[in-house]
Amino acid sequence: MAIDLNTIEDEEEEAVMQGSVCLELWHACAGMRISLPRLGSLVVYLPQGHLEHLFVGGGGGGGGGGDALPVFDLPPHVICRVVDVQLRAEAVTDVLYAQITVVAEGEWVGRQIREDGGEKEDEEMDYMDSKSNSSVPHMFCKTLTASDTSTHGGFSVPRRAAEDCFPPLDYKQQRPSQELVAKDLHGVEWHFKHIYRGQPRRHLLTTGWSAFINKKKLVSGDAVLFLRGDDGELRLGIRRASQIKGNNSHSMPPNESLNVGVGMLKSLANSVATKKIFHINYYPRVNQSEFIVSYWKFTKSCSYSISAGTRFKMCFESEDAAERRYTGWVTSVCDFDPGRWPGSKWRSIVVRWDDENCGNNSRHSRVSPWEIEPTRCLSGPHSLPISSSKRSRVMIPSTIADYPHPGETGYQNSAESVKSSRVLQGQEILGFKAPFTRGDATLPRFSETRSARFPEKRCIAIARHPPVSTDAFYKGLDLGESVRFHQVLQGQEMAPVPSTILQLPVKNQLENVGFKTLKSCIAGCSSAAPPQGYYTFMQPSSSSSLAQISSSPSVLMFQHLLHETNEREKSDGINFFYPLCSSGQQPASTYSVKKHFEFGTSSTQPIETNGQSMIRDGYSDCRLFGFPLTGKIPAGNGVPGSFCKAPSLTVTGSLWPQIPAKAVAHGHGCTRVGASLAHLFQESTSLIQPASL
Amino acid sequence: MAIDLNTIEDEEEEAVMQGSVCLELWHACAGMRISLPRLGSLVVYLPQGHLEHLFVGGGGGGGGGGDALPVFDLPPHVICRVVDVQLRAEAVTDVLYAQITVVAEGEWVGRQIREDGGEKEDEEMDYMDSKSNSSVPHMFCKTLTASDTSTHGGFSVPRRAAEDCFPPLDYKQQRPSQELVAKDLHGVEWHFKHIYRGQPRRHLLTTGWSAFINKKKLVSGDAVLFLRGDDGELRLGIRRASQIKGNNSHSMPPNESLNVGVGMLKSLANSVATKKIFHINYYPRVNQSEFIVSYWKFTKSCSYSISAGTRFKMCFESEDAAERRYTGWVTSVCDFDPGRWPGSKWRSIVVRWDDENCGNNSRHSRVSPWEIEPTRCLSGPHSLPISSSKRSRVMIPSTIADYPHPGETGYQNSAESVKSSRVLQGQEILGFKAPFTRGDATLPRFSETRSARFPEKRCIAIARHPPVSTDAFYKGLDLGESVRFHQVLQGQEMAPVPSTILQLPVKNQLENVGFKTLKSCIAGCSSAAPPQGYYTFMQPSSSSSLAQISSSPSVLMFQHLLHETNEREKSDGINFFYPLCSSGQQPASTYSVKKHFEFGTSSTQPIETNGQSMIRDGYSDCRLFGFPLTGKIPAGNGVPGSFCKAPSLTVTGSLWPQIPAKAVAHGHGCTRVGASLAHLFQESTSLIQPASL
DNA sequence: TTGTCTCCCCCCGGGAGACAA
DNA sequence: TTGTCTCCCGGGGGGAGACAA
Repeated sequence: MAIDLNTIEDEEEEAVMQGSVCLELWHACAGMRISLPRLGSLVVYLPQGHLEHLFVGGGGGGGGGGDALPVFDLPPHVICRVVDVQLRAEAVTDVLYAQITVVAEGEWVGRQIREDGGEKEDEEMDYMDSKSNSSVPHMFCKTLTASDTSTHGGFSVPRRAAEDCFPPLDYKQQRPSQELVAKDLHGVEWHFKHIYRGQPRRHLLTTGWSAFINKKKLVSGDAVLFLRGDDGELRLGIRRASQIKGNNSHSMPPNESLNVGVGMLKSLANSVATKKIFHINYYPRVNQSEFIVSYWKFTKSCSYSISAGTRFKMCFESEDAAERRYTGWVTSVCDFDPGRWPGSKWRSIVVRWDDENCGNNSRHSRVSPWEIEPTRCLSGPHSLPISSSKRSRVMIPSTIADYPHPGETGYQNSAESVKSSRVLQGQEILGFKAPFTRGDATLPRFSETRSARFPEKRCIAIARHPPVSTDAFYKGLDLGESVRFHQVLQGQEMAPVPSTILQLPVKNQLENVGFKTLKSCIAGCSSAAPPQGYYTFMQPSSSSSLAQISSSPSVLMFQHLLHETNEREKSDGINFFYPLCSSGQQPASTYSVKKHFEFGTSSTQPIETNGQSMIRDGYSDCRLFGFPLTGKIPAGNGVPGSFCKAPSLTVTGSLWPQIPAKAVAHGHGCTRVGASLAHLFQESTSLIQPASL
Repeated sequence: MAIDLNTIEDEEEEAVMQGSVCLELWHACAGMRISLPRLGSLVVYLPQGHLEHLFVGGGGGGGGGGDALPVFDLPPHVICRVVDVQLRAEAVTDVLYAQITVVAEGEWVGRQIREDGGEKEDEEMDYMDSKSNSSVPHMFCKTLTASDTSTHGGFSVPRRAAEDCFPPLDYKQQRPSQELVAKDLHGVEWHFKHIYRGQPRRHLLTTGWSAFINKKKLVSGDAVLFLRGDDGELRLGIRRASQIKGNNSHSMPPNESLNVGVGMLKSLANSVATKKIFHINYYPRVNQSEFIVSYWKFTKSCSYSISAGTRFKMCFESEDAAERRYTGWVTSVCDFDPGRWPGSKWRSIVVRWDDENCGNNSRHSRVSPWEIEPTRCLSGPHSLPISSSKRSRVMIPSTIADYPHPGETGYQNSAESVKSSRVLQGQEILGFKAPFTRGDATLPRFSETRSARFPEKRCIAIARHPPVSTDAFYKGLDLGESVRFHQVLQGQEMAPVPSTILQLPVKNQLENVGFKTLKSCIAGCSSAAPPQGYYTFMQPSSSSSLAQISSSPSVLMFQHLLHETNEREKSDGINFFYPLCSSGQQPASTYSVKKHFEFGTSSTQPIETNGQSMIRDGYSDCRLFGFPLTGKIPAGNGVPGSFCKAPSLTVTGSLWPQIPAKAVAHGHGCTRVGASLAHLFQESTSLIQPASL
């Protein structure tokens, strides 16, 4: 398996300084790798694989933008600009994907495409103004229980979720009920009877729920997400556990490789010649270990860290699904194919294995930097046993302690004037076995029908609207600057594996917030720690690790997409989505990724947290921007502006009904991310007490 | 829509003489067109479309087999050899497709690939010997009624079908029943309770049937096929009406274009360089009017018939699904793109339309020969109204009379020593409204839930096992030669539209036996008449044209594939499948395609028919090799070797239980093709009387 | 607060003959 | 001969509170 490597050097560095980001197409034997660009420009690299030989007579890098090149006679890389990224959902499976609209760079054509003609800065302002009054969406996500998917009875709605997202019921009635209508990602309406009954009373969806479960083929472990939009309309999304588990029956769309294959290249060539936009459909395969998503900065740092003599380890998945790890050292980093592709910046890493036997059919002397993990820098945590999925809760504080607490890094005390119109962040830490968790013998039967896999650790970041100027974007990443980073949706699920923390230049923080798949997570190759300001959520295990995966990437995609579903036509902005890759090649002891958010435009209230323990007595705990959301509220419970504090975060009120000011992360699969933010900082009518658990 | 045309000239003619057949890749705007090769060599043409620009710096034809060409730097055409064609079924949908194994030509690698090392002629003999004792399969196909797919009750098995295909019941019991186990194309076993009950008694499948219907998502109008294999095992196939109707939810496999796209080209290039085989998955889209399948001879005759000044007509499908026909004349036939593709043999047909309005967006001045129909040669039948689906039965004899009856052509009296190991042929003539047909008002309700479309006329031929040397293949098509054409499965469904009969050189007969889609059939552009030896089957209409489509292509594919399902491992031969395109470009008054069959190896009994009327008194009639299969048997009913005769056909007995010698074509959707052949020529125990209808 | 269980009871659908085409 | 209808009846599942985590 000869895999190549593109070391990105000065030219791309310059491009980045201009706001360009690269899109890599990586056709390796094991699968395709692609990194998604952020909004702005991108560079398309065409490495070995299906696409390599499309460069017939290729060679010189860089130039040749607008002249009448023979189609497909592309230079080794083409600077492109991403002018739109739309989140979409497949009709049959509801599988989410991003449609990326790209135009080959030559001159900045963003204005033509966007057609509104306004001055860029003004547009952003317009967007902000028009959106600043819109509220934080009210939403919740719940992992379906065995009862939820049972044929007997309906869906048990978490109380806070129902009160937040559903129209209020007339509780004076004996059995208050109403009909809910929720649209899914395709605009299909689903009707549910929402009833408040039972002893004790609880919110249930009965009539219609079974049909929904059956039509969507949902099973326990899957998740549903309800979102009340700005217009009061209810929207509905699903996420299948199979998408996460690596069962590709749902997650492997048929046309993926086609879209990123020759079709894209042809379009790219056409775009080079005609300056027309073209589309790339990107399916984030969160579950496939061979699929790695990253930013170019990661590639860069990766290649920087690998040179001749570097020792590394590499994990393989064998047929019996067991993981094997082999070690070796890099003998050289050389041109991939100077004869055939003289202009390429892709490099091959030639290695020698310590174990001669590992050099058999499955492994050769050339590897990908994505596959190997330099071991010089790796220390203790990596030698921990993999089978640490069931940990005592004492592990948790220590894990959490690895996260940078607000104030511990040098970046929190900057005076960012944050003006985020929306901040939605979620993080789950999974796999902890809480004391009250029942044993395996009492597992819900539906959970048992699915094979539990090792919990994944995933990170994802979603940003959208409006098109951010790249300068502003990078400025926003710098400290002490006014941020115009309008919307960030972030979620994280974390398995209790030792973390390899990133240490990267401040300027590149965002790019390094990463996503990595189960394989590398379990192997301890890397870890993505929650950046400051993340909404952290822990979920006690009910012993099946699978059942606890409830929110994070897809949830956030849902949220974003649900919100967008009916607004696509009127929206003139640009959506932006990318799963990120957390680097395992740059282990370090501190986590330095940092985010700035705008959250509305009116009043600003700094919020701080002292980073106190998030787990007490085995119950789940929630954090928003480092602030514990469940358990005792430190101060001013329910009193606006005083009950919590997090550094450098400004939040304004929403136009939505005021609901108690406590973000909720229910311990059994129900997550409310983002939507709770507005409540958190609102005056509370105190329907909700601090958790007595 | 500029479409190009490849005129195939001397070089290809030579190739054909050597046994080469071309595979065309035709990327037009409307869709992809591909002609499947017969076993032997093929030529890959790479016309305009997605693949066009892969020929960067292309040019010279022919050469360059083994040298280190840059991959994808292929010449305009590459001679390849088809070394295997396997029929397969998709796991989810049961959609049938053919996996074609191809190797770039250089030297004949068939032996290497087949690995058995035996001498070719010997292999054929071995195959014949091993298969000659195998019997004709017992099978039936039934279009599901509303009752069959109802939730109340099971599947009503036609009596003859049950007796033919299912193990006999103990009729002495009150309610004779047994459990049937049938394997589908994937080897999955389906269990059914087969019971003989009711007043009057009838065969039913009850328990298990509903599960089958639900799992396969079958609806009324779909068809099921049961086949009792040589080993007594029951096999089971389905064909969805949606596949025929053009509803591509089932019939459009996701990876089709991918397989015929760049992936194939890459494999092809690789094959050129390495002599390795590669696969093409071909999905015969019998339903899509834009998808045309043909042999190169068709292309050739087509291009031969089109020159500047040629008048033609062209049918369009408009948005309202109505067909519009426009006429025009060819102004020139020119090179497609001599600048960019100097070596190409593809040509463009430039036309001028009679109706200026028809030159709007949908039609341009360049057309495909596939789309147009020269009108100079077209006479009477084409001017008949299209809406002739409901004809009185008096039309039928006249239509049949157009077919060459045995003895009417000069080819039947040759002394072929036919040694076919299997002959399975089916033909349906649809759309006749028999006198007893009930009116629309009494249509089954489930039939009404599907929109009836105009009946299709389709022709299909399936040949398999063993690999026939191309020389022998063509010899077999010549008269007076000993035939080694071992197995032919053929079926035809014919709409009662006037036939345009082919007149082609004898040598090219088989290539011209064709398949054409609904569009061209209805338009009267072409017709495939049954060659001598076809099993002809007519089905009285029950007024809904859709409901009558029951067998033909898919049935025969089923039959073939069902038979193969469990024998794939032990089979060392080569399967061969192709839907054929009947030419409309070469109208003529006689039909000269002829087939020779072997049918067992032991005793030979010439069978003849006088081609008498196949329709009497409005009842359906069946023909096998021109011999009427239903109604009164002309002579020696049930007496072996004497009751019928057809020239040049040799049939041996089967090892299967002797069942009455009357092939049955039930009037309401149940068809027995091929399987009845054995019975037809067997001594009968006369459980079954000639139809009294 | 909510997951699971059990109970009730309706209705869907499997399975049968009746009847007619 | 077989497609459809109707009838019977049992099981599955929707919908409810009980109960406990």
